[in-house]
Amino acid sequence: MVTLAEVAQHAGVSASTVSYVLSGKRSISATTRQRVEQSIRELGYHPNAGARALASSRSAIIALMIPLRTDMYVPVMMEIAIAVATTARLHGYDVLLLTGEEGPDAVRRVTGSGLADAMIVMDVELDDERLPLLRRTGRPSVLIGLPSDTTGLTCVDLDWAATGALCVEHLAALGHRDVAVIGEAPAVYERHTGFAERTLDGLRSRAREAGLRVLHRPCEGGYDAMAVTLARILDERPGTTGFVVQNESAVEPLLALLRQQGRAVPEDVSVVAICPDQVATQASVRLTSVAVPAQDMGRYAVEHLVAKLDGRREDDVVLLAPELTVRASSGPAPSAG
Amino acid sequence: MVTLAEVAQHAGVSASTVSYVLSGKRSISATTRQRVEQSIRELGYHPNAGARALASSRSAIIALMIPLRTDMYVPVMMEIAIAVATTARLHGYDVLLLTGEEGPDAVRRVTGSGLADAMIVMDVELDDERLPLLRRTGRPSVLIGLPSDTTGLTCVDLDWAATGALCVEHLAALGHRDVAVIGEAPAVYERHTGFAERTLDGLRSRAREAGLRVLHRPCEGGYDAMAVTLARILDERPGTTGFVVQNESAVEPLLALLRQQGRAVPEDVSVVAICPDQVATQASVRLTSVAVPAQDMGRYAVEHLVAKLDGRREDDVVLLAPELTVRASSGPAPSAG
DNA sequence: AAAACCTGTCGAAGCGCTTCGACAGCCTAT
DNA sequence: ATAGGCTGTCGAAGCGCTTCGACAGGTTTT
Repeated sequence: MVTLAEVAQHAGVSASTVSYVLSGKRSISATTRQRVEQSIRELGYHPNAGARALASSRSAIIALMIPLRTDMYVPVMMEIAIAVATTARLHGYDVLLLTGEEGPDAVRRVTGSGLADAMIVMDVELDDERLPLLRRTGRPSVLIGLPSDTTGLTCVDLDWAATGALCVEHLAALGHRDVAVIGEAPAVYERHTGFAERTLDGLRSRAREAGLRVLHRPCEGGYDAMAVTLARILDERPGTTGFVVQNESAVEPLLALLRQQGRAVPEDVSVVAICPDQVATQASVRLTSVAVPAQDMGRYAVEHLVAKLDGRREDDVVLLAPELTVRASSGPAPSAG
Repeated sequence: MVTLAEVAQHAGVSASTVSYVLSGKRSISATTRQRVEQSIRELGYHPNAGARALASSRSAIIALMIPLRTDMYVPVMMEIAIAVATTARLHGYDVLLLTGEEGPDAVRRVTGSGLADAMIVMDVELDDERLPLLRRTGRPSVLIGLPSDTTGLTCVDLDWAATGALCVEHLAALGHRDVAVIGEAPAVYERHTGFAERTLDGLRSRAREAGLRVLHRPCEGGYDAMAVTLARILDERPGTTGFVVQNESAVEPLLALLRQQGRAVPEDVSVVAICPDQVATQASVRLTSVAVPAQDMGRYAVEHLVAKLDGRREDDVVLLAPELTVRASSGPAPSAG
């Protein structure tokens, strides 16, 4: 391995000069800079990460905690992870992948050891056990998700309550009176994942205002689970004409089942999905949907973190406004003409 | 931050003794060990990662390069990534997430800087430009995927050729004579991704032996793309009764289209999918499928890497044997009774 | 013309850890 | 009893980098 000292010798300057060329923290004459850069190239020099971290006490690494579970929408997670990795590189950071499995210990380990300069946490529960640690770790962090108490924290998330409200509004405007919500898997609610509960709240309170009836049913993904869930819903509320689907893996099964029962979309029933645009446009019916802005969230999280590391920014909570795109799966309620 | 020296002082021993307690590289008396461990706990000590890496020239980090593109099966990628992260932690390693975007530069950067001790590379092309670098980097690496020339490399992959063959065999045994293959997106073939081409080869050569006719069509995911593809296939080979689907996001659309055309599965046509079991069991018809053993591959990659870092293992190429599970989507060809 | 200030470079200290050789004390073999 | 071996501990060197203070030489200010 080539070291700084070797580069310095090769270029006929001192080690500190090479360091300053690399970091740009002191002015260097153009000729010296060029000579050093030339040597770096010729020798194929790469600064040693460990030495850097030790000397500067910054590792240029951002830790990303992703959920281990696969009961939630995987492509969204992946999209966030990739956006985080890409954006981080743009700012000179690498990304360390942590699974939620280790829980609070991972936070302690990573911040305690100086392995990472900062941390992005996904799959946040309303009263997450990692929060107290994050508050006092001294290292910047961003949550993708919104816990109950956000004091001393930075959060980004889609405004799920507004998302739920938006879905209801759309259906209400089309004249639907009875709406069913196909939710995430029961486990997601049991562990009080923020987004699932907030969506429901937003949905219900707007429904109350608009005078709609809402029936919420959690649903595991897949055809069979959806079949059971749908049967129960139609049994309890035969007049249901509007569906809001939050669990992506229930979308296609639902469409198949409705078709099979001779209920036409959007003539007889309307379906609004909460999912990435890619899913909405690739489904067997082009879905009216509210998009989950996974990329935006990942990018924002990194940019906030980098700004905070540079002292350019403070804690805050950002909720992205949802946007509903009307496609072919929603239309006027049958009785409404 | 608490340092080794502070722990040593607190425990009344020298710094090196604390280090040896931590690493276990020299024998330490039980009483001393306990005293040191006590101090570590009381002070909440975490070894500094940078200092460790510098002194030992090992970072305890494994780099994982995942594809940036989303034209390939995302859940499989995610499953591998999670298996890698989980297994790595079991062995005391952390995982650095790299996107394929940076290409060979990422390999140079990460190995040159000593950021990672070893590397796992996914989405390998037959003649991947990262291979020469990996061969001479001096750091262990494992490819998940199989390039054309494996000399000096370690690879794990599903035996895709055998997978293709297995699908054909199954359909042949059921009496099907005309088989269509719904492949991955065209881009996947254009960049000569190993698995896609090998599957096709295996499929075709077994088909030749068994006297089947095979029609291969790449297919972007989604309903519309599938509709176009299916129409073309049935136009060209109206007698097609067997389908092999490699692109997971074409599975459900295909089933929907067949249903819509009044072709019953498995009475009129049989469908064999190459996909994770979860997808196969959650589809609207329980799919006969060959599973992609994502977890096994991730786990194996890490274990091989760790063994190689410990000098316990050499380069080799491991192909996992495919297993076909018969479910409800395949049956005797119609003409065969 | 002296004082004050830049600019560009260097030397040295030190970041927190691992690891090597040394050695004190004790045990075993002769 | 003495040489040789273990065991458990210590001190010091050094990993490759960043960063601080110093300073030489040139430029500007008064």
